[in-house]
Amino acid sequence: MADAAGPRNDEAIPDATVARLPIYLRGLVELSDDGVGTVSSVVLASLAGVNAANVRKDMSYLHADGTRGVGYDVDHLIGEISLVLGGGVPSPVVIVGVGNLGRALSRYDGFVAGGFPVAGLVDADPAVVGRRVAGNVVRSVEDLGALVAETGCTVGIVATPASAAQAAVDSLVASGVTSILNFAPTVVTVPERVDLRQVDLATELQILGYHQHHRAVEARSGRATG
Amino acid sequence: MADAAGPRNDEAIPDATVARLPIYLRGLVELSDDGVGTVSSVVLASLAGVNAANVRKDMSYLHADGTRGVGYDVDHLIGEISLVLGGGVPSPVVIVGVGNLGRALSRYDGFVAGGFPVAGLVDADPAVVGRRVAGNVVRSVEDLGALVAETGCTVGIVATPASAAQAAVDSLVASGVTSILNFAPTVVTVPERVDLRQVDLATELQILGYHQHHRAVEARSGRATG
DNA sequence: AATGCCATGTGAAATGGTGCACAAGCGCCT
DNA sequence: AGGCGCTTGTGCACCATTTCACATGGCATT
Repeated sequence: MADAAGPRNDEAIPDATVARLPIYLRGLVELSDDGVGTVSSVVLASLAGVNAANVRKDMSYLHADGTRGVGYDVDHLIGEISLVLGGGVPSPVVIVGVGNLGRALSRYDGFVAGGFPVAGLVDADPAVVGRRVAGNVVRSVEDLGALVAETGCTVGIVATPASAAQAAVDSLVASGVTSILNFAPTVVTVPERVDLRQVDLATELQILGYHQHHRAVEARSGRATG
Repeated sequence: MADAAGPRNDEAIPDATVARLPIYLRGLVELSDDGVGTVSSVVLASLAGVNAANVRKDMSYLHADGTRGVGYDVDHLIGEISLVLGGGVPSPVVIVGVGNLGRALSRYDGFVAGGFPVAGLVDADPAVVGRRVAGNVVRSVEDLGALVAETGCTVGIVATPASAAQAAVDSLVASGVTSILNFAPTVVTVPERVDLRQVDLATELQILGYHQHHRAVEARSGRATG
């Protein structure tokens, strides 16, 4: 019953809204650092680069408690969004694959700031195992289960080559990790209970390439049509 | 009129479809390497992790020329998708910001393979300028305009700290770059004619964090409800 | 040449998300 | 105490996307 006094909106927050919450959070923290106490949906919208009505609708899924005529309390919103995005408790992550990308990710400040400290690194290459990277000793991928158990990691980052990605994912799943961020440029599959997100660097450029090419073709045909 | 004999579907390909084309392309290249000549929408769908009807609808925006009862010609599809995604011509890219992430990106094989060779690196830090990274000498951000003009880059990657991102974007735009991929964790604005995509590493983890937390809360309340 | 099998291509319904427009409500100022 | 201006919260319509279901049509086999 004491528990039931908590959030009522745990029911469901649309994916599109969840994807925007971290953006809001960044803007709000900045405002808070500047000593700003309240913010309107219009201002927050411009900070996040979205529509103001969209902000208000997003906030309606949280316990935003905005006051009409005034706006939202910045610190309160920070608290609510932080709570929704992981309960306010830091989640240590383990990175599989210590190549170029893995090393860069292990040193990426934003992870720590976002509540995701790097708790360990593993790699399949014996030449890399044992080396110190960004304050962590690289361990063998065979130790993954032990590492996850020791550190209580529930989030894994895959930064292996594409050919090793599915095996890395399988190892993470077997170790009990329930959220995986995959940077390898390949489609991987996970059990339904595991949450997977894909970040595909080359794909992003190719999408840009489409629009670029499309613009060029259109401009040319526009000229030719005259 | 001779021009009109070309693609008729230049009109518009939905964004959601464009975002899937690189995924299809990867799977198709793999099939081609394995000597597979034709592919059905069902197989391609499983390779890309999407619905088969979705594949067929996507293909209908291209000159897929699938044959009923057989499927699509793999090499033909590769050609069509490559054409749509940038005209088949490689687009050199320039990377702004040679920190951890910038270095990793400059060495990332996938860019070259995807038709986006790194043509140059720039940084604002004089201590970094002049150093050699991944076969490129880092140049000053002040040389950006010249570098873009020399190499004909039309795509820029921003890998600076958040505080320098907007300035980096502005410089790229001023240099004539028309497509920008921003890795800095901040919202940046560009003129309407410039295409911008945002890749936010920490945000991706935070989104995973929501689902993780949500699962935990649900499991707890599920138990409590009993 | 005819028939059966199989996969494409597509109309239409369902879904999810966005943005407008406006009613409701809070605080400040008089 | 009352009224005014400002901002939230939300019903509704629009748009994009996904998915189903099925008609269409080519290929192989007989």
